[in-house]
Amino acid sequence: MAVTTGSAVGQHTLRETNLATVLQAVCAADAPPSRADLATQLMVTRATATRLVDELVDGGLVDEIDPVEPRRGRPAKLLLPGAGLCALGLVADIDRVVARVLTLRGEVVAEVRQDVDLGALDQEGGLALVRETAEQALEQVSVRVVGAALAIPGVVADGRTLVRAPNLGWSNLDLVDAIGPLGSAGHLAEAGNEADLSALTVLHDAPGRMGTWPDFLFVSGTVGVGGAIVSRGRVVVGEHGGAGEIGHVCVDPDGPACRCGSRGCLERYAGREALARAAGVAPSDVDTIGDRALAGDHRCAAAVRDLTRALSVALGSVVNVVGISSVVLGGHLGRLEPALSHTLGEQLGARVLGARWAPVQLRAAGDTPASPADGAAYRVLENVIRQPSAWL
Amino acid sequence: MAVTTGSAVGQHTLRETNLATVLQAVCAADAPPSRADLATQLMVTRATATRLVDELVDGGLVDEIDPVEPRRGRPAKLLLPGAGLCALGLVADIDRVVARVLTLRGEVVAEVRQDVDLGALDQEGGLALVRETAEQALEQVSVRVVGAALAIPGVVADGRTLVRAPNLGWSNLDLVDAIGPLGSAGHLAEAGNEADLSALTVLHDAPGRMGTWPDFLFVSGTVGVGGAIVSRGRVVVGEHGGAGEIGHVCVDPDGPACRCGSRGCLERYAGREALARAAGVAPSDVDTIGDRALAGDHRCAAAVRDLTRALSVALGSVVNVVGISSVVLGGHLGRLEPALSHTLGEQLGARVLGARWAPVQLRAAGDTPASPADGAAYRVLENVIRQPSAWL
DNA sequence: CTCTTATGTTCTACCATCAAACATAATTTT
DNA sequence: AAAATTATGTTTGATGGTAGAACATAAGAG
Repeated sequence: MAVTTGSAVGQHTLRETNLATVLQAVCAADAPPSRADLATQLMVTRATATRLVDELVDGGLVDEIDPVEPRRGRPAKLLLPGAGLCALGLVADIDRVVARVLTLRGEVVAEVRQDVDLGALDQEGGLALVRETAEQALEQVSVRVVGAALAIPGVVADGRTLVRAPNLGWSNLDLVDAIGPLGSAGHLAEAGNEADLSALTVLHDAPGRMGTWPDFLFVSGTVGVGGAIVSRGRVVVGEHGGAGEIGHVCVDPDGPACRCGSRGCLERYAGREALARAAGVAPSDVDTIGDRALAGDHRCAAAVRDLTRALSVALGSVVNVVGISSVVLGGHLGRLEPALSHTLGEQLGARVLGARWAPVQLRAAGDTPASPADGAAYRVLENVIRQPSAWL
Repeated sequence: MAVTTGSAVGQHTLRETNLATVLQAVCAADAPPSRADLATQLMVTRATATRLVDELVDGGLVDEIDPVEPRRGRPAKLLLPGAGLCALGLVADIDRVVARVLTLRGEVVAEVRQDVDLGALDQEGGLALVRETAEQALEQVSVRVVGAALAIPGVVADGRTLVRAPNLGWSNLDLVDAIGPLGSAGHLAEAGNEADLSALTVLHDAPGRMGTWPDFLFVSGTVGVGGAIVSRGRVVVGEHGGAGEIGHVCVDPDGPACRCGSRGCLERYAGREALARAAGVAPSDVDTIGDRALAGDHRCAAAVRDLTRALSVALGSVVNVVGISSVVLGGHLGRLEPALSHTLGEQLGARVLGARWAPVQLRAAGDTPASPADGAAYRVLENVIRQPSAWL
């Protein structure tokens, strides 16, 4: 299929673009800007800035507040992302269902968490639980809800079709239809991979405000090993939504068989079960392996060594291929980062082609069980920020 | 560094965008369109289409031709990409320097090729040879040259800084400054990695006209193994221009040492020298390994087996990570594709996570020694197509 | 030769931004 | 306390690009 050329644009597209630019600037700003600040930053006249801002304020996408510290000249009315506008983020993972409602400012206005073994429920029961959790969260909200998104530990294509979620036992499911309408949030605006959406919370400090690092690999240790590639501030999803499966990079072609059909996948070394077995601890105690190794537990020390080696082989290849030299560890891998960091950094330095010019940066993500839900909410709010005209 | 928000746009940006859209449509069209065709396709009035087209015709970016087959109604004047506008593409590889000049229609209007051992020359001598080759090609050209680009077997950052080119022995070099102005083409508009630019010739059928596959991995067997990732019609370059180094994906962590400092890189199995040694043939005869294996040469058959396995391990990981399931083989790997295809496809099917849902597609690129030069020219012409207003 | 048909052109209307003068609300100075 | 200063925000008309509709043009069809 040849790529169809987009349409030409008229003046209303111009206004839509500029509305988006203004809202982006308000969301991305470190300090609340005035109309005049926006005018200089965006290189338009104050007249135009006013016009655009007023439209956003009328629509509730931007709030006006009175200035705090006095300055010379007429006091500027400061602008903040609208607090009367929020989005619902959902996670359905093997051990929990979480619903969180975030405003355009990134403030949490509602949260419901259910700790359940979702793998034990059948598909219909699981979906019902997600719906129920979402409705409970929405009942706590009195402001305008612009939409909902769902994070799933599986491959999601086109932002709605769940191709497979091995741990949940779900597959071939149109999530938007399956979940159905959720009260004031309506149908799901999007469904996506858990790690991909979690990565959004690492990428952004708040909705529409990018953090310090626009490029990184996110590797999250959960039951398996999830991952995401973030390049130039965008999550790479690949052709069918399956990008970022760092858990199934081959560490050793003769290694142990993986449920994916291949052998020696990273997940067989860094997944929770595999890691616990190697270290001789219960799966729920994987976070303690680092401390135990330091305390002299030889089996844990060996497990950390093997884990480090497996990570360096897998991450080294990925860094070489995608040319991104920041790695963010999440989940139990993030919590083990202090124990891994030094040796892993050294080994990556040896395996990465450009390490001499661009050393590999290792960081731990401060992610929580609710991160994928926050990421899902971010995704919905991003839609608003990208096209505010649709919400006025 | 926080990502700075872009400027707002005025009406002249509107016109620039629409000029680009029209030129893109003309270049991408299967058959030369009329002004009316463009108007309907781009959803503007015929008045606007005319206005935009006229501007492009005046600037020489679009040519008008008389219709060939008679139809009912006033005959339409057909539009083609301007033939009076061309770009210079250059390659400096270990065994050759090639200069090619392509028009906006993709027609070759000049070519100069020098077969030399560029590795034997020092850096200054090599650069001089590139300049000389370029000037010779430009002398054959009588139409307007919009710029030049250079393909190099190495890592190029920011489109101009050569970080390292191990095979050439060049490093830490601002290529734009080092090459200097090239007659009517001026300074290099861009320098880039050879495989990345070669991939553009696979991606496009002609400048501005996308081929059938917007997503693929390009793996090219040369002295080493180059690669490129093409996602949604764009070559992924990564943080520092080093993306796509598929040659240094780890196939076996205990494999032979690689010059990159790691062990068991794909290049140690699929590079020309390594492959020739494994098969017991001269490096210049690697293309014959497939036939020899079929003819009963056991050493060649074993080499093909090992190569297939190494490729499946490396490509399997990459496909899992970047979520792209089309693989295009180039260089000697492309020429060996008939011998590899069947078994490699099978093994990839086992290693790739989503193979059941999106089977891996294997293809051979019809690339030639001049492909990187064509790709370089494409890159320059792409700039014109993306912002025609700069060339009017 | 006239009718039909589709292309390309001309004209006015609309609207978003620009430019510049104006109004406003504070601090600073007299 | 009143005037000057300063920066913000608003109003006004000008510019310019596209939309819409009528018009002109160049062929084939009858």
